[in-house]
Amino acid sequence: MLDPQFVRNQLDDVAKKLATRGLTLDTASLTDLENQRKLCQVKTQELQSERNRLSKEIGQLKAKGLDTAPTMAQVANLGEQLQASEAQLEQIQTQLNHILLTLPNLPHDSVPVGRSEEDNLEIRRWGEPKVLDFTVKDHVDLGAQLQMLDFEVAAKITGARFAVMRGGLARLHRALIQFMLDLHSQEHGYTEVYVPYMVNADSLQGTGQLPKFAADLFHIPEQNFYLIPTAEVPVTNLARDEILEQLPVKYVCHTPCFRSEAGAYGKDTRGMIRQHQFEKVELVQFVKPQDSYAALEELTGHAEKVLQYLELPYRVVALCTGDIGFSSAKTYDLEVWLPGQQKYREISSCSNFEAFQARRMKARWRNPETKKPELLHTLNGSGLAVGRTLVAIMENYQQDSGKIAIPSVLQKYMNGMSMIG
RNA sequence: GGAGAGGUGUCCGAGUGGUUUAAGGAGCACGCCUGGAAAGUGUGUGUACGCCAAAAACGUACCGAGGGUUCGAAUCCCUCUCUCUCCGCCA
Repeated sequence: MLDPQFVRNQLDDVAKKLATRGLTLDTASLTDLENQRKLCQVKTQELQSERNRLSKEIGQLKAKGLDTAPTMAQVANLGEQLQASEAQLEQIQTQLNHILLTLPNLPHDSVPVGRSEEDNLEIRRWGEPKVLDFTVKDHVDLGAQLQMLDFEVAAKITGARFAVMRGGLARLHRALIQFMLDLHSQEHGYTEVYVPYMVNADSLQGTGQLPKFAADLFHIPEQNFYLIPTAEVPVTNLARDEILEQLPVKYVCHTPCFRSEAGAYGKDTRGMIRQHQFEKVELVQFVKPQDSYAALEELTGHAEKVLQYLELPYRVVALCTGDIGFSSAKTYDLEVWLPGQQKYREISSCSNFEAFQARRMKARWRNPETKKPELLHTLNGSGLAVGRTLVAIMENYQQDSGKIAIPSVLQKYMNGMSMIG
């Protein structure tokens, strides 16, 4: 959520910045609503103050054994007015609040201005796509040939956009999770956490998925729980309604992720790129506001390190104003080279949310200089999306025979095996 | 799932309708005392929002959450939630 005071006082600036995201803010009606709010709030508080004063008087009169009837009559008059005024104020505030909750974050000044992913800015590349001297297969054909990756049986058990893995491939998938968790916790200073895979609506509002993006989530109505679309939700909400004394705090967490992919019909229907259920290792940081942009570079580097150890070619892209996510002020995507598609595809997204999520969550830290609780900054990034990493390994490490070589850093997690198939 | 007990500020803890403006204690901050410290002692000590150019002052709200009763609710009623104890079930 944007700072309501900032929106109020710098409305034109806010509108201008939101416009770069392709969003038109109706400043006139917002100003109008804000003026109504101000009038109504002042009036309500005056009436409340008057009621409190008279009620106290009644108490004092009673204590002295005096007649309270005239004062009671006076306050009775107030009652109706006050009730109406309170109701009106609540209605206005609900409207204002809903608008604020559905406004996206303001992009940082360093974010390239643009309309769509076409305008994203490539920052750097690492590694060279390998030239293979045989006909390259994609992961679907490779998996089918190995009899280790099966979409048909998953469709039977559940439906479209699910996968079943067997044998060496299932194990490689698990090895990737182990490797990533070990790397980030042992070399990058993250604390490993285990969290619930179902969350309540407050948590989703805290990180920004609700109220606007309910359609993207799997919902369990009986308990009003939601399956998490990313570990970002439970892990970031660890700081909700808390005052942290020590910053930074860095967490790494492996979870499955569940996404309805509403609106993605017909997109990436082949293979494991876009599934309803996938595994991800997520990095989350809580930092002091002044440190958050340095932390974004650092966190992105941590995610890159995974690809470097796995020797997978990739590039880093700065998302433009039109392509960054709702809650983000700045995002870098890591895109890995997929020989089967002859394309770089997103495998990680690293974002600085500044105080946007913290304000929604009331996540604060105690600033030793002011000794006051202040909003902290939150960041997260995939480190990495496990399913897509598996796809990248299959396609980049494939042999002419259809077997898959195992990257050397993963072999110790695979009982020393060097090849699948 | 059944029965019961609870949730009060940074922490402990009192408070069953009206000077509660949330007692008291601990902690913390700043004084005093001291050669210095401890002890002792005094003062202060939450959050959010509004008003304001801003600050101060002032006002409003906040005792797990949401409703209700009342002129007035931490206190009474209802619903929900979380924690603990016992029983049942269970990986």
